[in-house]
Amino acid sequence: MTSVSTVSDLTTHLGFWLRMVSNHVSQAFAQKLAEREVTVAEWCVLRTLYGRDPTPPSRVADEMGMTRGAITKLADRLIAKALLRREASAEDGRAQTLALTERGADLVPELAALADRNDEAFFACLAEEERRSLERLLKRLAERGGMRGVPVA
Amino acid sequence: MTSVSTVSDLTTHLGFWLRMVSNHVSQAFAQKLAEREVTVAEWCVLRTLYGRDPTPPSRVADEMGMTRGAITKLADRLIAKALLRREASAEDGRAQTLALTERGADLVPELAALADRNDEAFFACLAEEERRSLERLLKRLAERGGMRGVPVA
DNA sequence: TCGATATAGTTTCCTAGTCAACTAGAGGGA
DNA sequence: TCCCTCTAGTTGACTAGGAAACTATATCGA
Repeated sequence: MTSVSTVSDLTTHLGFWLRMVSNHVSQAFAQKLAEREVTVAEWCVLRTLYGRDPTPPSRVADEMGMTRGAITKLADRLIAKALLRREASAEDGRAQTLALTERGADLVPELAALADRNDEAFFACLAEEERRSLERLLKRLAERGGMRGVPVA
Repeated sequence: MTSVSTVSDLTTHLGFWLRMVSNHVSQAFAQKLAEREVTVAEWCVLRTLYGRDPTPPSRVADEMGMTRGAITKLADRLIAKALLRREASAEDGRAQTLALTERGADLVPELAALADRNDEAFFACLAEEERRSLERLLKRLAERGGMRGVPVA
């Protein structure tokens, strides 16, 4: 089939390898989080709110790059797990705020340690200089591509 | 809040930047595909079957790292779009095979060109040598991490 | 001050996956 | 030959998120 030659192989794309590695790193982390009954998105919310004053959900949505609807549901789940508190704003009758409960705040350092270990495990096969190089390249790509926010989705 | 200091910032993780860049590259590609009414997963199926003999769905599932159930539904959609054909195996009464229709085969080179352009656009800000370096590092991570298959999910 | 418009959050409907149950055919012993 | 078991694929229940409709409140201008 001669027409095949006009289609480049998937593996020639840097984006292919990027997604391959990124997905594996994230999935491994998701599995570790799952042992604590937490999803990656939930972890991002907890991490976002950690050490902060009560914060409107819309703000969390912006920072996480998710919709408000998604944050509503995420918050519902985290509240059901007693990791989060939702309170009506005193000034604005429309507004709500989200804040960690004590249990939520206690959990964050534990999960952060999981994140540290996960990252360490995957990138251990790179030398210190290679890691710096990879970080530099990725940051440049993020900057030039106008990427911002916590990448969850 | 002193306890904050025990939690490392998300951005210190290479995995964070990896996901950030990977998600943006994939999402930009997804938008381009959407103009042709094709999802990323559908593109992966089409690309997987391009230039191949009729292939059992279980094989496609393995290669794409998705479940059989997902492939059944993906195939249903692609058949509805007349891009794919499903036929019962002659030898094995349980088995099916998937193959591109002519229209499906015609579409693949076009979508592949989109993929080429998407990759080029994102990584244009890196010098040739930097791209090779990034590719080398990602491939090593993929190899050491025992990663295989087309990363869709 | 009251109506028009804008904003915060929630809810509903839709899509796209996984997992597990299920159906149907294949294959292998007693 | 007749089960028993294994395998291929499909289906249904469920999860998670996006888009847009919806509710309630705020704000602005005549």
